[in-house]
Amino acid sequence: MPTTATPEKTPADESTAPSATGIERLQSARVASDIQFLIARARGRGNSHANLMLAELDLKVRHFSVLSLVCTEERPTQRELGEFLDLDPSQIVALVDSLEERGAVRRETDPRDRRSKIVVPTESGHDLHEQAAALTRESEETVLQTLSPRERRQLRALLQKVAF
Amino acid sequence: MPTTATPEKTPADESTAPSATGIERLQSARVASDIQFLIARARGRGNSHANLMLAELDLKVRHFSVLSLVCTEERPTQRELGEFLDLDPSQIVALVDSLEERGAVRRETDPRDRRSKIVVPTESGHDLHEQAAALTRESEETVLQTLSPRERRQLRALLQKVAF
DNA sequence: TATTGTTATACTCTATAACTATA
DNA sequence: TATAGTTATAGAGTATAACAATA
Repeated sequence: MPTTATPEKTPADESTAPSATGIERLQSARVASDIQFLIARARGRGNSHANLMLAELDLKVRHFSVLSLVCTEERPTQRELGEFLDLDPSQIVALVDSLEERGAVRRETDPRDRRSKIVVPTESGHDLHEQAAALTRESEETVLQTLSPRERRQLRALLQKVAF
Repeated sequence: MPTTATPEKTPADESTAPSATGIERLQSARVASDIQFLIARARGRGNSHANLMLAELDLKVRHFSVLSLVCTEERPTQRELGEFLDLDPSQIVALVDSLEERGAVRRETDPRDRRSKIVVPTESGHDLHEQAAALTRESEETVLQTLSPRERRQLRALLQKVAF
């Protein structure tokens, strides 16, 4: 998907050619300054880039998210994973299934409430998480390369206020 | 991490109760400070909220985006729409089809390149866009209510750097 | 030959409801 | 009765390839 590599384009005659890249011209649209739109576009680009990076580990971002939550000391239940990730229970089942099949996590019945399943990482799950975390860090670095470290901290702080 | 409106919570007995809402506990996960993750979560929430608002007009955000680009003076072709929205040509076809069926836009063959179709709004298309724009503004207001006006401007500026 | 739009198709993601086992 | 997880299924979103008309 060579969306990038826009080679220098001869400006041509402005009066006859309405061209430009097209991208620049359309910045005047109302939607182009719509924060929701910008968020959607940023997530699309970031998500596909991260998925591309994680493909090396046969993971997708959504699996990584689950793995990352599981690799804390918090011992989350499936319900809690779903709540945090804004995914419904059936989606969590599928994600945990695939992580369990490859031996990265296992389900433990919560002794305090035998309906709940706590998802815990295996040793290789921890390893996998470390590798994946390195890749997503790298991906974030690429996607946010137009931002200074200070701007990234700002962005993170602002998004945290919006996301939760 | 004092994220947002986290109401004072009685810490309870740490040794027996691992509970809390679940959301707060899991903030310690690596993924919770991952900008990509925060963007994804913000877009999920915002997108569904905006879709809910736009349902009143029988529109979705993706249709609104197209309509908004078309309602500029730039007379974009389908290809340009796809480029700007990061959607592939076949998706644009479907979106323009549905907008055309309801009489909001029509296709004009570009006289300079008869392969291209310029998508232009009808009068009722302009009306629809105005109504939809008001709703998305309202939606943005709701979703970003935890941010001050200054923070919103910051967020917009940062996202514009990332999104394009 | 290459590109724009179109159609067809398949695959992923998302949403919903019904079922089970516990509470 | 209500809740956590599971299963099944359908719908929306996304990606790809082949084709017609035009360049």
